[in-house]
Amino acid sequence: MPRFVDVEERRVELTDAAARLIARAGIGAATMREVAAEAGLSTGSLTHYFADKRELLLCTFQASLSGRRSQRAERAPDAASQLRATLEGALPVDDDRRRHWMVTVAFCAQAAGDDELADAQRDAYREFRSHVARQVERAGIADGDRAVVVAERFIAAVDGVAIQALFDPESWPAERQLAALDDLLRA
Amino acid sequence: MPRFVDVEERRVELTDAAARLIARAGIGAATMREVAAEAGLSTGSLTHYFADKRELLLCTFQASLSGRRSQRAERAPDAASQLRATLEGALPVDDDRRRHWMVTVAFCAQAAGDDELADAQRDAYREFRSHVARQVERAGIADGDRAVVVAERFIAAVDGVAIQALFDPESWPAERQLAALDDLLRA
Amino acid sequence: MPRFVDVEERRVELTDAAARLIARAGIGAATMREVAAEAGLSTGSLTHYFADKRELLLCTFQASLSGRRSQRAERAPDAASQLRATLEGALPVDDDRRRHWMVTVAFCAQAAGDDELADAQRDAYREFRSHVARQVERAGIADGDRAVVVAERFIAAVDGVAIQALFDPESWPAERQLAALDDLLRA
Amino acid sequence: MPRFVDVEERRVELTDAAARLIARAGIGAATMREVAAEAGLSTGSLTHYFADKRELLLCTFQASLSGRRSQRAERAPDAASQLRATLEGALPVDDDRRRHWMVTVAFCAQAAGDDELADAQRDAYREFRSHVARQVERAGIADGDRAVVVAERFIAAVDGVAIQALFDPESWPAERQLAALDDLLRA
DNA sequence: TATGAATGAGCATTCATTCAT
DNA sequence: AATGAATGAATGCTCATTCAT
Repeated sequence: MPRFVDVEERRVELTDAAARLIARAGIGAATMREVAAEAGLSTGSLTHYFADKRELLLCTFQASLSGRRSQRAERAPDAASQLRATLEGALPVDDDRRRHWMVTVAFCAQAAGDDELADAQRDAYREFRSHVARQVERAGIADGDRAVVVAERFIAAVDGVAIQALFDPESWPAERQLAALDDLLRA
Repeated sequence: MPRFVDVEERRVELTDAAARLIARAGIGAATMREVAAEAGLSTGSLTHYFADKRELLLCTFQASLSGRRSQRAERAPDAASQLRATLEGALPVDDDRRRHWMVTVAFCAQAAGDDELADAQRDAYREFRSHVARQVERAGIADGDRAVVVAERFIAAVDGVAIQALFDPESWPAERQLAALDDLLRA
Repeated sequence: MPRFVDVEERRVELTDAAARLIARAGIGAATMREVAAEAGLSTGSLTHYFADKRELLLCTFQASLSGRRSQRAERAPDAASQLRATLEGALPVDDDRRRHWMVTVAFCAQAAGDDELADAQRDAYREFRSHVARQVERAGIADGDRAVVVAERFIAAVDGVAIQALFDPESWPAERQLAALDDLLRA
Repeated sequence: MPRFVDVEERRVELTDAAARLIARAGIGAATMREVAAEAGLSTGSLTHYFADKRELLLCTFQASLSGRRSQRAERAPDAASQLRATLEGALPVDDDRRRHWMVTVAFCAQAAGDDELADAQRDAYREFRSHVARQVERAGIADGDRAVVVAERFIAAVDGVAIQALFDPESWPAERQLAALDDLLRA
């Protein structure tokens, strides 16, 4: 009877540790040793849960996405509010979303020259786009292909603000980001 | 018998080589050895021109920015066209601009946890924002602080499209990117 | 409620697994994990049967020797035939003997710089030599010390052929090896 | 003007270091670090001269072969003496030949499950066989295909003695090995 | 200025081994 | 007896950097 370990939980602990490290000190600092130490485990244990560093990075990105996704699930009173909440989820207005963005940037940098990672990145974007498009439809803003185009425009605007906010937080306190989002939705 | 070498020209050759490598195979492939080889030089030579790898990366980013900046200089008949040309310069519609974006993404990933790089990134953004704001004013779209806000919105929209185009080029051929830009300016 | 397990049988299963692995993929592939997996057990189980890897290797070698020895036991009509059968046992003419040779070679490589293993190797040779010498005497070929010298010569010739056959099986099909053995015994 | 280094000489120094280590402490002790230390260099330097460990091992084996080969070149008064000298070269009668044999055994163990190494091993054997066959012809012992068969028998006998001598040096002092060789040639 | 040999710290990864269950 | 999670040392290898020429 082996020691009881919740494998999935452990994997989450580890990808969390990796995400924290990436957000705090950059992808260069996210070595296997450092991630293991951050999670309070040994190097060797890491490889019980992830075959290699690439897999760890990919899972860290996908875990970060799942986090973002589960946040969307919060109920909002109406379709318009749900759309707003979804887009707000893409703005680095708190440490959690900020962390997600740092992971995404690190992942994008790694995805250059690595087709599998690039595909993961692209698919995540497309999934998010469908999700936003559906909410655009429900909010009665646009339908069918038009909804997708509107979703793209919304996401582009939000992502653009996010990137500026990420590297110039002084110019972009949370309230300014949210104001920009409201402006966007009003137009 | 000192051989004549144009130091500045050599630095450009080297940062170009680094940019090509980053765009082609990711920042992980941009080792000192590989950059030197790509430029047709020896490893040791690199250190005559750049104190260390961080400096090379910083200079590569700044050289990439300069390239983008010099492209803006192209005359355009009127202020509105100049604005359009400037924003178009931020879209990955050809290999050159695509390369610039890959360098920027790589740089952002490295800037996490490195204050000096983060500052460089932020300053570059601010400089670009002032530039666009000036053109917004000249085009008679808005004035003063309003012009800066409009510039931010334009840049955000364009950057957002750029990021999507970077990792999903199938969905974003050059003409679609330019159409999105035209939509943006029309509104 | 102690589960019934035939310890000796399990050890044989494990050394068999190790031998198969060594023959198939080299000693480098014969890690504890791989041996356990090949035997259909877990890593931890291995240590119930062998204190450490060295012991596993030593036992694998000795089990391989026992196998060779038990084959000698096959009855042969007369002393000369018995001698022939014994020497034939040292030729890699089938998968089984081939496997034994691979294990022996791996063991020899490991025995360099490990006195205990080297002693085991030497003792195995001496034991084989006495055995052959006894059959040389019984076959009336030579007596006493002369029988030992003849045995040595026979073994040397057979081992030399075996090594060539091991790495150049095209040049040494089974029948050629047996023909060489017959030539040897005729002389 | 780079520092002057004789690359070939350095490679020989390194393969010599590897051979010494393998003979002294077994292939397990011949790690990159240990080989570099034995040669008085750093780990990193080793990879200037050998792409990886496999290449180092292959070159060590081939350098060991070349050593054996160059020893054959010693002139001997007549064809029979030359043959004897060649076969004597395959007996571990001194530290040098002993070292060559240890390298060969280590290499054989590694060649299991590595086709390229196995081919190198086979080719080395075939080359040696042709060489001996030529001397058998010159010594007037046999001709054509018969010479090859005789060569094989000679090599097998010598190799067999060598293996016994390697792991039971007490039973096989140099003079006994040479006596066995003389017996072989007399017959 | 240019070279490339040399360095050694640091990396991801593998492995034998231990141990709680 | 059996498991497999956990360990951490060790391995092969890469890399930025230094330096003699």
